[in-house]
Order: sequence, then structure tokens, then C-alpha cells
Amino acid sequence: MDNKKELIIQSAINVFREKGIEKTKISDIVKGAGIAQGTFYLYFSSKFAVMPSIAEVMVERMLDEIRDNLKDDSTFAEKLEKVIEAVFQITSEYREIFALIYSGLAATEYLKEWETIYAPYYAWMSELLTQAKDAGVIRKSLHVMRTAEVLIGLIESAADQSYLYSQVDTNTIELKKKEVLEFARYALGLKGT
Amino acid sequence: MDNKKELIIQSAINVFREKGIEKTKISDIVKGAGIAQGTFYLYFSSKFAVMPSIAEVMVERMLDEIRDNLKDDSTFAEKLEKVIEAVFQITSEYREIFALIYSGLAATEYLKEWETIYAPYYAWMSELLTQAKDAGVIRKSLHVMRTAEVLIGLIESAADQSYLYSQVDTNTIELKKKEVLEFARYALGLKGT
Amino acid sequence: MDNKKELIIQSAINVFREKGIEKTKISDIVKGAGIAQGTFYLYFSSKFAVMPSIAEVMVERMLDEIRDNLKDDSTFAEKLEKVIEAVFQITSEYREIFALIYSGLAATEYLKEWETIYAPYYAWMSELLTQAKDAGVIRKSLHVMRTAEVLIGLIESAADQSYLYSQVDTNTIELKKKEVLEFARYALGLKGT
Amino acid sequence: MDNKKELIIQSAINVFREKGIEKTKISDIVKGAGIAQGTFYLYFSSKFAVMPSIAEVMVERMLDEIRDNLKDDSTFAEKLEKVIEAVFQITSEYREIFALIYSGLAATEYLKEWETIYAPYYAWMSELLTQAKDAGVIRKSLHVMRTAEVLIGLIESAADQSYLYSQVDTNTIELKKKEVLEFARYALGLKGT
DNA sequence: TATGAATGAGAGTTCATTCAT
DNA sequence: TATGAATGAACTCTCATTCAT
Repeated sequence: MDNKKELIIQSAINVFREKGIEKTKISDIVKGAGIAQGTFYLYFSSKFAVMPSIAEVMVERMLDEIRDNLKDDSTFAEKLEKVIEAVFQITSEYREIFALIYSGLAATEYLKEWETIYAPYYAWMSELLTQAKDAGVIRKSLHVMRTAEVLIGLIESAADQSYLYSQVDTNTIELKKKEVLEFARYALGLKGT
Repeated sequence: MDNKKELIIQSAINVFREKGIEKTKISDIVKGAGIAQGTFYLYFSSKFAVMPSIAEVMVERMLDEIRDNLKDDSTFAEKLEKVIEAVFQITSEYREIFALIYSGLAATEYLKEWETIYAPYYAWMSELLTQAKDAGVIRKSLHVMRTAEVLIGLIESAADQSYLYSQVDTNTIELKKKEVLEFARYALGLKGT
Repeated sequence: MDNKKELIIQSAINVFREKGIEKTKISDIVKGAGIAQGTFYLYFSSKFAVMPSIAEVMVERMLDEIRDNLKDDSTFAEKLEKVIEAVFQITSEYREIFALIYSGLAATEYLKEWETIYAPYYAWMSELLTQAKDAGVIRKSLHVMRTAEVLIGLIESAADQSYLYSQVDTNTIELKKKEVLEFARYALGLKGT
Repeated sequence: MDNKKELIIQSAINVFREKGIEKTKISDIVKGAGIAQGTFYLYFSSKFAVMPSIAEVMVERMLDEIRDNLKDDSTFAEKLEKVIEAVFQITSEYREIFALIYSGLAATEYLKEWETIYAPYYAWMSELLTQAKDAGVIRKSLHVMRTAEVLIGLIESAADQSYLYSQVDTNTIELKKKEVLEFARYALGLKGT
């Protein structure tokens, strides 16, 4: 299939990670992809035009990793804990990429695409909550889709605070994770907590 | 005094808002500030170096507005509601600025400065929680500083979702706000809810 | 082929001669070469980086002219005289270029390249001395390579003194030339002088 | 006396030595001199205008050192050796300064001032040769002033080759020095060699 | 005399984009 | 499709110079 396009996206991820979007030149990307300068323009119109492709790849990867971490037969409480673990873990691993996806989208008019990109993520979380609500383990009063969004926002902002915006030790991060978990449990009205 | 620096920051905010960071030239900023091109470099090394100063101004402004909205004799529950109101309101008003602050910081090596910039905000919220905890209106088990951070993250991420990443109507936003408020109340174990 | 590079070097020689290095702009050079501004940087990193190339061209040209002036069947004494004639003549003709080569190299970190550039010149003189030494017309005690260097230094410094550093009439220069020739003859222990 | 001017000259020597003329800014010089930016212009019109003052100082210093090395009661042969020693030594010590004086003068229209600056040096050497000639220890046929110039050129070019244009070890330099001495002895027709 | 913040012209340099091969 | 040398508009940034203090 479109081998060259794949090469460009991969190279762009690498170079963006390393130098940031602002300082990345098309020439850096093509060098990393091992293709000619002009070839880039056969696939993308600018370095920013690569961002949506990157974002798609990344969210997909994130969701995969979250799902991989959950066992189907776990309780909701266990799943919640695992989700938090996974989001923190992925944020730690791919923090620059998320920062640059955000920055890349924000720098252009693509910011609103965030919603679309996140849609499957929200949907997945919404489904998880629905099951828990139906099973009666979380409070009835919550609206699953809205809470899904709010919950993901909660966890991600905490992970961002830990890995993106500050330099704190692993111990502090563990405490933060626990705090978030407890915060979420209460928020969801998780029974037996 | 530092009149020139002030002028640059103000002009930068305006121009960034209007054209975005990427397309902003130093010459645009100095034109707006009414100073010479070279003068800019006496105060900042690049357009990105202005971002922390802008962020500082904005956080300060945000904190001011939040405080203005709260009455000292309100209950904690009322205060919490007002805080959420205020954050949503400010995010709505200054959404492009927040987007560009984030993008501007993310694009460079200044990202870690977020922590310092947010410090007074966290401190203020922490104080609010301490009073509530001491008064026994929220659960004893929470750690005030960590919860302050988590709570702010929760509210802001919800506001960002509403105003930055999507185009939803005011009604949907009101619902989201309510959801966040309820979510937070449960999370904090607010008595009498 | 390296047509563009050639054009740059030639244009640089012309412009440097006309305006001096200090006042020469890259834009002057590219204008003279009939190429685009950016093309210059594909071949050289700065105007000073052109100097070694210029120096090479000049030394080559100088060596050519010296060789052209000598007849193979001349005696060594005649050849020595011709070499002095040639060096004085070339120095007179290209004095600004030599001044600017020296100045251009001295102003940068390229100064040590002189040795490499002069190598063929030294080698040629060394060969001339070897033949004379083998023929027994100059003293046995001299070391040919070192003497080649010293001799070239002697002649060039005298030529520089005449044309570069002072404004003397041709008659004085003729006397200087004679003095150098006699000085060199004695120095080399030339038989039959 | 003119303290500030002195400070500027000294600072200029230091900075020129360190960064070269081209890369030296007026601001570097005034920083080193501990004076204000504007003050520089009260004494010099540009950085190049400082060169003649520097050159004067340096030649004076050089001549002093040569004279200090010679004993009045030495033979001419001994003195010649000492002169060569001294020139090599000074060139080694002040090589960058001489390179930059040359370069600084060459870059402007001050190059012809070299003659004036060197005049006392030539005069001193001329006097030395006169005494030797009168004493009958060197050949009668040489013209003392012209030979003084040629001899100084010879020694300096050899020293320059050793220290400025190449990176050779001390042993090679010693051999070069010996070669120059022998070369000069023969050239001058020094008796008893 | 001395200062140094402010100036702004203009140089260097970059790099997205093109197009003949 | 693919190339990559060449382009040149347009940017950043420097730094000599000024002038109110």
C-alpha cells in the first residue's frame, strides 16, 4: 500500500518528538523517511497536514493499550483502577507526542477535530459506565456519556499534571494516582468503597 | 519602569489571538506595541519566550475573576458551584488565549513552567478545601493539595471540552456544568448532597 | 558539474577586489555570479569560507605563471632570477587579492590552511633546488625543503614590502629585486657569483 | 592622561585576540573596558580605527624585546642568532595579534601605514648591519637599508610559516630556525662561517 | 565627559516550494 | 511517481549609532 505516506507519518512522529513542531523542517522529515524533498508534497501539503494522521494513529494506539490492560471478568472497581493506571502509563510514555498533537492542532484551525478523534475513546468509556450503572455498582444519577467525558478529562488532566507540566518523583505520582482513584470512586458513587 | 515589557506582552496577546502563534511575526508584535524591532530583543529572546509572561497574566486574571465571584459568607457548596461557573465563563471568554498558551508552551521547552504559573491557583484552591475539611463539610480522607490539583484539572478539562474542542450549544454546556458539579460534590464527599 | 561553485569563486574574487571583504555582502557575490541568494549556501557557509578556494586558485595561477616564465634549458642562476621576477610581477598584478586572501584567512579560523594551499608551490621550489644541489651549483649544506620554504618566504616578503606595504617607485623596486637576488645567491652559495 | 582611551585599546587587543576582528562587536570592547557604549565613540570612530594604535603599541613592544635580548659586546654573528631567536619567540607569543593587526589593516585602507609602523624596526636593523659592514664582518656589496628590510622579511616570513600557517612541532621549528640562520649567514657573506 | 536604553536599517540565513530530469 | 538542486521571498536578529539624561 501507500508505503511512502506511511514512511512520512512515522518519520514525522519521530522528528516532532525530537525537535518539536516549530523547529521541524520538511527536510528533517524527508531525511528521516529516506525520500526526496519533493516527494513529501505528493502526499501532504505542509507539516501540519500530517497532524491528523498522527493523531488518529496515536488515539487508536492508546485505546488498544487500555483495552489490553483490562480483563473482561474484572469488577468495575478493578477496571477503573486499571484505566487510571493505563492512562498514566501511556501519558508517561507518549507525553511529548500528545503535547505536540495538541500543539499542532491548536496552532492551526484543526483544534475542533479533537472531538472526532476522541469520539471512540469517549464511546468506549461510556459503554463501560453503562454496564456498571446497569449492574448497579455506580450511582444512578449520573449521565453516562457526559460522565465518560468528564472522567476521561479528570484522569488525563491529572496524568498531564504529573508528566507534562512538572517534574515530580514516582512516589508523588503514585500518591496522585491514588488520590485520583479515590476521587473518581466517590464521584461515581462506587458501592462498597 | 518596565513599561516596554508590558507593552510587548499586551501586544503579543492581541496579535497571537488574531493570527495565531505560528503566523505571528515579531514585526507584528512590535508594531502593535509601538516600539522598535530591536527593542523587542531587549526583553524577550523570541516570540515563544513571551508565552510564560502571557500565561502568568492570564492565570492572575483568572484567579482574580474567580475570587470576585465568591462571597465570603457563602457555604462551600455554593462556592464550589461558583468556581465551576467562573472557570467555564473565563474559558469561554479567553478560549483562544488558553489554546495558544498551551500550544505556545507545548511547542517549546517552557512547558514545565506551567507548574510555577499555576502554583497560586492551586494554593488558593487548597486553602478553600482546607477550610471545608476543617469545617467537616467534605470527607476527611482527601489530601487537600493533591485534591486541589485534581479538582482544578477536572473543571478545566470539562470547560476545555466544552469550549475548545467542540462546538456545542449552551444547553449542552449547562448540562455538562451540572454533571461536573455533581461529580465534584460526590468526589469530595460533600455533606448534605 | 560544479559550475555554480566556480561562478561563486570567480564572482567573489571580483567583488572582494572591488569592495574589500568587509564591505562585501553575500548579495553582491550572488549578483555577480548570476545565481540565487540561497544557492550560495549550498556551496559555502559564509563569505569567509570562500577564501581557501580563492587562495587555491591564486596559488595555482601563480605557480603556472612562474613555470611559464622559466625555460627548461636555463641555468639555475637564470631560473632564480626569473622566479624573483615572476613573484614580483604577480604580486604587483594581484596585490589586492593577496592582501585580501591574507586578511580573509587571518580573520577566520582558516589560517592553517595556508600550508596545504602552498604545498605544491613549496614542492615545486624544492624540486628546483634538488636539481641544482645535485648538479653541484649550490651549497651542499642546505636542506632543500626547508630552504624552499625560506626562499619563497624571502622573495614574497620582499615583493609584499614593495607592492603591498609601501608606495615606492619602480626604480626602487628594481633595486630591491636586485638586492633580493644577490641576497639569495649568497644564501644558496651559488657558484660563480 | 587619557585613561579611557587606554582602556579601550587594551580591551580591543584582548577581544580581538579572542574573537578575531570580524566577530568583535563594539559592545564587546566597551564591556571589557568597563565603559558605556556611547563612550567608545568619543575616542574612536570604529573598531578598525583602533588598529593603528594597537599596531604602534605592538611594534614598540617587539623592538624592545629584541633589544633586551642583545648584549652590546656580542659579535655580529651572535647578535644575528639572537635576533632570529627573538623574532621567532615574539611571533610565537603574539602571533594572533600580528595576524589581526595585519588583517585589520588589510581590511581597510590603512595597509600602507605598515611601512611607517615598521620604520623604526628597519632603522634599527639597518644600524646593526652598518656596524657589521664597517667592521668588515659582512660582505661589502650589500645595501644596508634594503638588506635590513629583506632580512627582516626573511626572518618574519619563516617565523610566520612556523607559527601562523602551520602546526609543526618544536623540533621542526628548531631546524627551521637553524636553516634560516645559515641562510642568512651565507646571504650576508658573514666571515668565518 | 559619560551614560546605556532605544533605535531601525539591513545583513545573514532559512526553508517551503518548484520543476526539469 | 520520484528526485533534489535551485530558488528567492521573507523572516529573524544583530549591532553600530544616537541622544536625552
